[in-house]
Amino acid sequence: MWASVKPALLIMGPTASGKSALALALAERLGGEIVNADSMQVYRDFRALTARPSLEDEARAPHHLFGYVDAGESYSVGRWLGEALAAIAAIRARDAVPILAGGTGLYFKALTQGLADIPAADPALREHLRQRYAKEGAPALYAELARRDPVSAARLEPNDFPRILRALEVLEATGESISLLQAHTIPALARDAWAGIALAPLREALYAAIDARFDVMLEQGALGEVRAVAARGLDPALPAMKAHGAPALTAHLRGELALDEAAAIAKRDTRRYAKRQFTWMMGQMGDWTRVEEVELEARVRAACACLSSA
RNA sequence: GCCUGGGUAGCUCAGUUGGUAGAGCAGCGGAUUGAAAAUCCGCGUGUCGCUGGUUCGAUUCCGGCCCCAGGCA
Repeated sequence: MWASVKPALLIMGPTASGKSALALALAERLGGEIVNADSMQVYRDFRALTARPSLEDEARAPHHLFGYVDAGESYSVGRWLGEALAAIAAIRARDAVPILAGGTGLYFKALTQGLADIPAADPALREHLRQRYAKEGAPALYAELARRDPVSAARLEPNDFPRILRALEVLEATGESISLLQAHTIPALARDAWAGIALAPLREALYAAIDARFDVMLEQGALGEVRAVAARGLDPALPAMKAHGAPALTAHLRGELALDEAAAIAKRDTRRYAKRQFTWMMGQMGDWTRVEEVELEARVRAACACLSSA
């Protein structure tokens, strides 16, 4: 009945939708191991702030790619893909079920659709372009891209700095158009090697859960985590510094915001993010199984059904 | 009880010398190929408190009622 390898189970859902709890329940029941697919839970420094699984949860089943990167590092989808594939291979070698859970749609897309084989960013070049952006603004860099790589520029907006930056740095590093290179991608996991479920709770309930969860994060020490990281004086442009709540809580620690004001901003940012995650699931995950049930047992059943029909 | 001010979008408010209304915030829709919890593009979502009257036409003017805030008793 199984193919030669067990299919991996992929669990996507908006933030605070209960992915971790479902992954844990399934890992215990199926003999699975959990692989993180969240761009912020990779960072060591923010356990409470990013709702990473607790030590107790981590003791209940093997967890991979959680909390192992320093906030001073710039993580990337490319690095994640390589490490996730290695983790999946190792889990399969142990005859266990890989369970990938997270909210980062791009990571799942890299896994199931592929990621262009392009060199990683050169830090010096990236820093140079970032400084030009600060000085000249995104449209100036866009104009340069339009001149040197009009095909790629046509697909971007003049204000979309991160993508313009990437297109320019790929042009510098390889001498080729990023859109040309991106045309040649193959899925990292074959279609029959995974089953995907997308958690889609009602939005109103999810927003309430997001608001309530941030208060819990504060109780669990999120402010202390932010204080410790702020004390290091890291570059605010680093990815980890963008964790929801980090900028507002940092402003609060500087005396610029009351705590409840900072919390309101953090909750708002998180709600907006959840909305974008819904959009991603709708637009990018057409062949995933949508699960609207909220109750854990119903989700477990849905996931098992999905896995066995893969 | 009387006086004054106010009831317009989810919130705070602007406005219409009578032709069914617009800002900020919130929100909604979309995109997404190495920073993706990033970034970008797009969209006013409305019984103008209720009810009569005047008028071709009332959210706007007039009357009555209801509610809120302050003041006087």
